[in-house]
Amino acid sequence: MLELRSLPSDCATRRSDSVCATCGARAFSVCSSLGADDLAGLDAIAERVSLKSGEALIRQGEPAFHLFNITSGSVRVYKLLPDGRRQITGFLFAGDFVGLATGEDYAFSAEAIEDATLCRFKKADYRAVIRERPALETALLERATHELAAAQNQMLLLGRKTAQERIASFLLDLPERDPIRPTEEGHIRVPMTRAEMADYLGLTIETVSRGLTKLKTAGVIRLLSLNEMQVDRPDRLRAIAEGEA
Amino acid sequence: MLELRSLPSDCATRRSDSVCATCGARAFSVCSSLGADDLAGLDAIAERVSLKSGEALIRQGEPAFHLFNITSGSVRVYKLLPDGRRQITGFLFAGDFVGLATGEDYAFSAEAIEDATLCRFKKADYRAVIRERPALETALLERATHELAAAQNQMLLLGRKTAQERIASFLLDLPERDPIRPTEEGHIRVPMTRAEMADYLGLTIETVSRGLTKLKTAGVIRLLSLNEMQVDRPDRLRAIAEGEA
DNA sequence: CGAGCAGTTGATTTTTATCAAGTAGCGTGG
DNA sequence: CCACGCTACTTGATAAAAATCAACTGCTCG
Repeated sequence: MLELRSLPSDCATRRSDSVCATCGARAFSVCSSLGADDLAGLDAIAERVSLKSGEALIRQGEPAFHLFNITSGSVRVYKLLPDGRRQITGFLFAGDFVGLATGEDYAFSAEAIEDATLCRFKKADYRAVIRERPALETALLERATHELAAAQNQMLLLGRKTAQERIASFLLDLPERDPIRPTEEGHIRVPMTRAEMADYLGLTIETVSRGLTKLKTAGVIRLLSLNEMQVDRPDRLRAIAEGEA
Repeated sequence: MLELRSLPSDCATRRSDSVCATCGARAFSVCSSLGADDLAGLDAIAERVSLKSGEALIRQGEPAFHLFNITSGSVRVYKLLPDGRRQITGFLFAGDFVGLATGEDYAFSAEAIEDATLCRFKKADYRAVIRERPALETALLERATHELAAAQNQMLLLGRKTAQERIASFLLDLPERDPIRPTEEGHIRVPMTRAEMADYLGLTIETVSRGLTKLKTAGVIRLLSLNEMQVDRPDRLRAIAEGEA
């Protein structure tokens, strides 16, 4: 199943369900005039892939033959320095694309952080589909600019926010991105480890842990389990994220 | 003049000169099958704008009516936190586009850091041109993914590199981005202030200054003037940037 | 010639990383 | 079913890096 998750609110959400030719599940089209026919074009060339937690779909430095669409699970995208320092540049969820970047070789790695399923396309095939369905490219450009905006937010976070502000920002953004929404208001699913949070926020594990404890002590959040949190004071969390406290 | 600067080496560089209908200067098409006709389509709807150093072309929070193409000079793109902390997310030069991001309002600000000229398009006009010339969209998507890759590099820099590594990385990247190339090998034009470098690298002015002094003392660079540097040991600079020293 | 700004340099403080012990939860095997 | 050991996480003490505060330099422009 090819899935195109609807983007956040800033575009008029016009959803229309479509069925994936490869795996039969539903896919969503978004505001960007992308219909079932367009998605079907991609589905026709898609190969289905299953990954266990920890398995890689893209390895930095290898030739960039494929383009992926995540259909379930979560993926971490990261870059490494020669000495092993890691920066996770993003977490991806069902509906997200990976591997669009131009260039001969992948400039990053991507791995499942929990069991995941994907649709895989050969870039050459994808380009052929694009030629016949320009609406797809419009949708991809929209997604790319959206990601670019998210990247700018992350640069602000990494360059200018304190540890506490980074952690608060993360807890606010995470549920917005993750399409698996727990039923209760303020309930957050955290599919990544503290180490992954740290490598995403430019901090150490210890600092992340201390920051969460501090939020807990302040009564802003509760740690239900390692992978589940409850935000009791979203207002306070927002204030902390923006440096107003 | 509409200008489309050729992208770095990872795509086959197929340049073909074209003339801008608005201002008569040359524009370059790039690898992405974008020809003079396609550019002319955009040029037909372009308005020409001149900015003095420090003037804004985009203000965070204002309605996003326009799309810009820089034809000369340099521009800083930045985001602010409520208390005034600033993160410069990129420096743009002749040939770069600004304002592509979707959304009702601009999520960032952009200002000239030296006198600049731009082509300005109404987004609605731009979308009309796109419909007739899908090749343009392909080029823009290529650019967007390219910028996304650059953004990921910057996240690695901000999240995981030391001050010294950030400064070295900056000095290596800057001349690659700036289309105004000094004739001498290793000569760098630095059109931004130390404060701007600091806000781009997630550091303070003082740390940037100390870092440059350290590189100078180590014989890696020479400070010819405040806005000009000479790299004497590019190998050492590269090693420092990657954390191998 | 002097004011003002950008940059450099130095002393000190703050933040976060690092080093070092724990603790909790979970799966495995007895 | 429980003990064991592993891993992930938390907490505490100390160190390191960069920020902050402060003084000074040199340049540019009235």
